[in-house]
Amino acid sequence: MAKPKSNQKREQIFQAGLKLFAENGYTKTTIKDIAQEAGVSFGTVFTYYENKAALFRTCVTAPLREFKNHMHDAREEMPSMTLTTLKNLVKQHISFFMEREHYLRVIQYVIGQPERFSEIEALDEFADEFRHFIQDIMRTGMDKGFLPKSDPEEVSYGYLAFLMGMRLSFTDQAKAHQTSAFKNQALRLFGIQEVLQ
Amino acid sequence: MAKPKSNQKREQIFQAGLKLFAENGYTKTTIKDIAQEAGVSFGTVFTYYENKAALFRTCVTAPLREFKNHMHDAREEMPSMTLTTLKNLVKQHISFFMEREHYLRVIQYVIGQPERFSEIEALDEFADEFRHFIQDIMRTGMDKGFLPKSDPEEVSYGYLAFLMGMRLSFTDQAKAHQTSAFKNQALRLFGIQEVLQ
Amino acid sequence: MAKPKSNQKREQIFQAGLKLFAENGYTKTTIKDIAQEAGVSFGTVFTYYENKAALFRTCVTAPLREFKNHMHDAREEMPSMTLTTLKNLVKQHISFFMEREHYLRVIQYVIGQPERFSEIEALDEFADEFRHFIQDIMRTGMDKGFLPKSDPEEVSYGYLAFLMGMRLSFTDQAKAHQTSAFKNQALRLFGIQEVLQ
Amino acid sequence: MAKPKSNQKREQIFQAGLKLFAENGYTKTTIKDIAQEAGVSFGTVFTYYENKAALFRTCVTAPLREFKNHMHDAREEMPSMTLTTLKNLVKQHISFFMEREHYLRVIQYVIGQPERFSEIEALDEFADEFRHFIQDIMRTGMDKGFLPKSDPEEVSYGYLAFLMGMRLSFTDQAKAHQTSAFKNQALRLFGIQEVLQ
DNA sequence: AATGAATGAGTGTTCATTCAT
DNA sequence: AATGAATGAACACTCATTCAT
Repeated sequence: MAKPKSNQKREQIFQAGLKLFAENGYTKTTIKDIAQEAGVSFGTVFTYYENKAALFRTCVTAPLREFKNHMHDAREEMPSMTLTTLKNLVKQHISFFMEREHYLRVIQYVIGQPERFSEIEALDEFADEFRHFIQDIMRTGMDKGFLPKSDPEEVSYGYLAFLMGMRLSFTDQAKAHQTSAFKNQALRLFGIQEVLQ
Repeated sequence: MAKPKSNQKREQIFQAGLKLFAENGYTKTTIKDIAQEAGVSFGTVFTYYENKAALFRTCVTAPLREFKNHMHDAREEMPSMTLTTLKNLVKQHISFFMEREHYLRVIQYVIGQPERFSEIEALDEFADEFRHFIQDIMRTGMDKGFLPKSDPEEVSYGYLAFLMGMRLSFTDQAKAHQTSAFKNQALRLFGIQEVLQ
Repeated sequence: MAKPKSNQKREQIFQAGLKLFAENGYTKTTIKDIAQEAGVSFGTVFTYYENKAALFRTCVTAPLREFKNHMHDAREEMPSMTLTTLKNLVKQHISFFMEREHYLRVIQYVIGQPERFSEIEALDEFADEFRHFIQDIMRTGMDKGFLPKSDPEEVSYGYLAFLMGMRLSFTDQAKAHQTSAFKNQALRLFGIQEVLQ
Repeated sequence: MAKPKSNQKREQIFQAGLKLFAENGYTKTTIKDIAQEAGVSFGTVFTYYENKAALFRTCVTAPLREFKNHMHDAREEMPSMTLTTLKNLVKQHISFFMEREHYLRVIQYVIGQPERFSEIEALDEFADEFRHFIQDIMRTGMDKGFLPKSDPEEVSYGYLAFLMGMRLSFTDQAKAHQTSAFKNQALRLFGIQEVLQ
């Protein structure tokens, strides 16, 4: 089954799935719920996605592309990286992880049940790529002298852990915009101490 | 719930529930699975827990007590805290979060679906208590001079985020014992730079 | 409930429910049994009725409408009532109560367990309406002189009791067609003595 | 299993069963409920009654003995029967049927589901005996001249129908004591017209 | 392409019964 | 005699999937 059909409905269903899988997990989310949220009829979901598992797979893997593009772009500009560039990068990461709430939840849902979902493989591969990306940044920063000596692997693990954990360290929406607080902490992981006034 | 019954079976069922809820989530885990894992018959699960939700609630909230005890003990010894004590504390935290894999997964599962599970309240309260605990440590350390000036609230959020995220930053068991790498990163969040040889 | 769906299946399920609830009571009757009796699949029952209780409610209350129509029609012709008309009416009532065996059983089942089934309210209301109907007939008959003086309320209670009890006063089908015997007795409740040859 | 055991507990369980079977039917009534109502422990019910069905059978059949004794006694005094004696008898019957609410409900429950409960046989036999009893009274009364000519079989059917139906002709407890109204109606079935003042 | 009625496997839960204490 | 923990068959109900329209 090719996918000429309406790309708009396809997207509506995707967004509905992302939201509901994030909020209720895989099993609790029903096709009926997704159809309703997407504003399409029950059977239409099956017109665009072969089955529930296929829709879930799409929700988990499709958004990765965007972040991969980000890494690709950032790599190209790495030779001219400065401390300021790094700070901006960290800020971008934090914003990305804080804003894509639905997507991040789905990711963590899958990582939390690795034996259950085969999608874990795509996420593993992505995490690996991201850590290597960070390690390259670390080496660049240490070479250029704007980062203190650290073990790049340690930092890459710690930084990813931190990004993944941010959204789990509080639950009330009120705190959701404290990006700057997290930014200072993230920079410390790179060995950068902000000066307190 | 001071039922006479067999506390051993109660515990078996609890452990089975903890494991399976962690691995498969709430809905995917069936009572039949839990009974099998616990080595009891189907109906026996209902002899010890009113229903599936009650067993889940127990799995989420009961283990909190142990960590609350830890915080209580650590508070009593806070007046005599040194940098070494703090390092040990951090090491304990990392070990705790890395070793209680099943429990941590369940926690993150609930935090990831806060609208769905009312157990989130107990976790919110606990997170609050933990952050205050860290903030008090920060103040003590800054007073005594073995911690650099930082915003205690920022650090407490960052540190909890880091602990919560550790287990989500990799998925292969092989990496699960890199406690020391994480320890260095955690100390950086407190403003402590280890000297690299 | 103006669902499009197939009204034929809806009716099949209704009839199956009426029969089985009558024969086995509410709890003993299973949805599986009803589906089988109706010649539909298990899940289809739930396509037409929200749940077992809703189907039961329909079985108890829907048939009342027909008898209410009967009373409405009879009221319109009450001004021209004669002894012969009354005799015909009584005969109709007896036939109705003797022929709708399934329905009458369900009614009596509910009346026998009034605390258990909320449907009792609709039946209460109906019984009230029926007794008032009989009382109006009594008054008409006494005014016109073809009924002897009696307490209309007493008669209405006695007559309803008699109608309800007919089907309970024997159990073998053989006796089920003795309509005429019951008719004579019913007329006596109105104060009419048939002359024995 | 003989039944030396405690007759008091046996009776408590019997009464509890009678009440709950009457109120909720057979399937809805649980052994646990009965034990609770009887004030004994769960397992004790099985000490006195082999199983649920055996207890139910006892509830249905045991009380018949009392009414059979009544008929036996009344038969002995039949030769000296007068209109006044008959009126008293009718009054007794009405009182009996109105007062033994739990028992009557259970009876009607069984009669309503004759294919389901084998106890129906004992009830059939009893109804037969009762109708013959009434027929003998009719003949005595007609012989002695205090009853008008009627078909004894018709009257016996009608009278039993009336007695069985009384409790089904209203549902509110308020009306439960209108014994006298029913008495007048019952006498009409025997062909006796009370004179209205 | 879009729909939703039909299906039945699979779920949580109840409860009569057994039996060791 | 009295108890209640253990068991698993049986139930109401949900929901992914199919398919005729």
